[in-house]
Amino acid sequence: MKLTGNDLKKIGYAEGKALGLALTIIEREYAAWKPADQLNLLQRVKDDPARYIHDEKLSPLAMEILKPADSTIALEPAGKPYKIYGAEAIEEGAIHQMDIASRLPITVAGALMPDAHQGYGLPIGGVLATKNAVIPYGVGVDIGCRMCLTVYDLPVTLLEDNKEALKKMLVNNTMFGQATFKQPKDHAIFERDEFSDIAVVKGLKDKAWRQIGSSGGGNHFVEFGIVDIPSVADELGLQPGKYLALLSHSGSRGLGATLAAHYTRIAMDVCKLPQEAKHLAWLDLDTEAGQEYWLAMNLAGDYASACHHQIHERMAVGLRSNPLMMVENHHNFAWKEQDASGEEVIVHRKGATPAGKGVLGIIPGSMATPGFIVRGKGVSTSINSASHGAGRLMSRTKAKQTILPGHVNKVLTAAGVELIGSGLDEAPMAYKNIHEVMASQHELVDVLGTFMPKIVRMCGDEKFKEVD
DNA sequence: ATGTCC
Repeated sequence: MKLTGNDLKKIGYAEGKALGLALTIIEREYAAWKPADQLNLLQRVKDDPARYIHDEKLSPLAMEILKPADSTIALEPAGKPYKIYGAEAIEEGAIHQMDIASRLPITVAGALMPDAHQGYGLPIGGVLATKNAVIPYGVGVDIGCRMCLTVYDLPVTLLEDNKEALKKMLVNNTMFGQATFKQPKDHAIFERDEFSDIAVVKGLKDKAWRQIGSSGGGNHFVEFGIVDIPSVADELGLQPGKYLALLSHSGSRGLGATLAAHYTRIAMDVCKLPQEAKHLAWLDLDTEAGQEYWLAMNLAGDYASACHHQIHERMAVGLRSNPLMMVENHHNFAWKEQDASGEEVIVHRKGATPAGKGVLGIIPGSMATPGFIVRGKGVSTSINSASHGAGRLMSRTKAKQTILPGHVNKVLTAAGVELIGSGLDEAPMAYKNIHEVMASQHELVDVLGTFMPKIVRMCGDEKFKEVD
């Protein structure tokens, strides 16, 4: 009777290198022993491998058993092909990150938008369709970061004639960064079950309450401007002409940021990937954690929407005008959609605008350049997506080091833009040319109208200070 | 993006 692999499996050896090594050593060194004694020896090594690490015969086996299990999920050698829009203006790092994402075993398809730049895991401007799995960092840190545009039935001459009143309205009714309202407005979202059913969400309810209606930092803004509709746009319900409008860009604040960090940590624990892909760790949607993230992500998205609506409501009170229409869209989110063959896929848009056929969206420019009201064309090679803005031309660090405040102020004056506050890293020259970005994606969206910023508020309560 | 290190 000779010892077999099955005998070893019965005493707890899993299929793998240790099992093979055990059989080899037994055959070579312990052939004279009775099978029962051989098995007994292997059992002892299995139970207490540390005792055998200096054993001249059993050391290799003991070392192998002691080695941490290598459960790393391998990337596919070749990625799924994906289309890059505006490749000539996209940094190398973003394309490298998309290459890695295209090689995940869960990846079905991908696309890179013309405003893409490097992020954590999936690049900003990256779109990734996966099979039954969600990547928290494929959604992004600011879950549900979105745009909201309200067009008012008011003349654009107010922007000049009532400029000071409009500025004051922005200052009094918007809060950025750490600042929050003394009296937050209640909202139906706080009745959602997720706030009681999911422990991590429950712990964030107070913070969400304090921050509702506020805007974030970085590239978030609330601004008055002019919507220009060149020809009749039935889906907007607007006649051609110019309208006073309010555009906001913000996300899910501390709620979304904390949820993103929480579920990314869980994903990285349960989904070990090679170093270069580790931030792309995913949650299987059939697992409890995956389903919980999905609920929490949707809550954060609805909370971001609620924040925008409160911003616009507060402004409407001051304007004493009812909105003619609103357009809004998430651009950091994941959706269950159908691919070209009708299969359900999870589409991650991390800094990308949904652009399914007929879907309306807003693609902002910079504080001194127009944004665009768009209607998706439903192009499958872009996974029904478009860019979410102009995209950064330089990093925040480089912008702060190289851009001169005096130069920014001249550009703003030339564009007729009044700035209440912002950081230098949000200066127009830190961004790519929005017109070139739009040209790179003309096959993805139709432009229905433009929005030119006129009175802008971002995080930071002072204009750019000029120093000698 | 962010209670910017529970």
